[in-house]
Amino acid sequence: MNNLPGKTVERLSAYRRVLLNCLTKGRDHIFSHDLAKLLYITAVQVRRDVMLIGNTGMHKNGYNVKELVTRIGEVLDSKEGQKVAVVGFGYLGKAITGYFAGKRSKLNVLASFDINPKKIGAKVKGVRCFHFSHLKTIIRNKKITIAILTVPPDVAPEVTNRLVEAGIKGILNFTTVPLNVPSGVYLEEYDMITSVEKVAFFVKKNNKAE
Amino acid sequence: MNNLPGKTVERLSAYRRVLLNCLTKGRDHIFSHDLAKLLYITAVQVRRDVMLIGNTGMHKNGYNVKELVTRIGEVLDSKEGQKVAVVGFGYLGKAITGYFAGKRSKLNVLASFDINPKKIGAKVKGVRCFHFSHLKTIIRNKKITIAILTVPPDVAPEVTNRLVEAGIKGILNFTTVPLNVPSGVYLEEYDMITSVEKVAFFVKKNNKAE
DNA sequence: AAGTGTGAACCTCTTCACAGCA
DNA sequence: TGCTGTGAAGAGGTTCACACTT
Repeated sequence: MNNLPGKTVERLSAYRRVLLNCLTKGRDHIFSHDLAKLLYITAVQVRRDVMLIGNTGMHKNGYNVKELVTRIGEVLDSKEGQKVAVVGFGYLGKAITGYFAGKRSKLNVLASFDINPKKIGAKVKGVRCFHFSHLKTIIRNKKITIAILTVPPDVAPEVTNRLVEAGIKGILNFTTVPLNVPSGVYLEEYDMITSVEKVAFFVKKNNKAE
Repeated sequence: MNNLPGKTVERLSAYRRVLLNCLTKGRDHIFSHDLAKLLYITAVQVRRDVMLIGNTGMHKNGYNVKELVTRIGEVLDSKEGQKVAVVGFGYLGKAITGYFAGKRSKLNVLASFDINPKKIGAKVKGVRCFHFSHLKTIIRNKKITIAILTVPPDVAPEVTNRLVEAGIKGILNFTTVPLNVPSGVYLEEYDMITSVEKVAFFVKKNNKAE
């Protein structure tokens, strides 16, 4: 139950949110094709993913929603939860902080960091901004394992090194700079400019095919 | 030169930025393995991508940087450029607007939209925020083809329909809600919560393997 | 009859291994 | 010799087709 494909992990995260939404609506069972429809994917895909986490559906009613949510939680979450820091408190850092606050989940944003004196002490949804100089101490003291990087590109590599030194185990890089981390640290990169250029490319392509 | 793999398109976008950076440093040729190093990928990957766009390197000097940048531009960009709207002018919308402003590129953010009266008329880097009620007219008049969606989840599907009606040809969805669009409209989805949960999963996994 | 579970085929993307060129 | 270009193998991910269950 541990060696899941990355794409399955991504979908499990999405399934869970959709399923939680179903629960609040009082729905207690769901067919693979109905879950698929909510995500605009195929029913086989759903069944394959569910199979990989060892869950099993009932043949007349589909999957028990509560059971499936629990199982996804067992797979995705750590028992004790994990702590997250947002590094760089510009618009993007604030946006992400806002996304996570308030959701009772196993992931908690505990701190954000910036270098701009005007931002120190500021809060978004209860998450406070600290100065970079406290990065290492706070990350160690609060046992933060995950960092979300939204700093300006020129300082990204150096900040990354500091995060690794501080003991961070996973980095989500929103910077437009490719990063390199030692093995043992998980790195996930997302580049918005690339995404928009990708959309532009396929729009152009569709347009030509008209 | 048109039917490129999605992943290659993504990397081309990244290559271009790295190469432009090389140019400003006065570097006029680059080996595949040097470009690879800058992106933390393999040289074969670079050569394969370059091959797919029909460029060819010199055997003693590697690739001509200027030539390669031009070729990537021919592949990725439309001649006339494309116009972009940011829909939803919260922190995320502002962050993205800021990312694009100032870069002289073939992609121009021309407008942003929100429903909050306090935001109407506000600007980020010269991009003005308009009320949703003007969505269709402005998109049509300005010939905007790409929308970046950063609205709250509950209104995302409805806003999407309106964008499609207005003639948008590509949507980049930052909402946490899966969307569905008619064929002919290109949809790219990015879910931050999923990304963070994915990082958390692999951190947990690495930790267990210790 | 209408679902789930899954081997096998298929497609996409990456890497290997090496021919060919300056 | 040290690079590029590329067929072929491999890895990762999705879909087909169908056996199985109630």
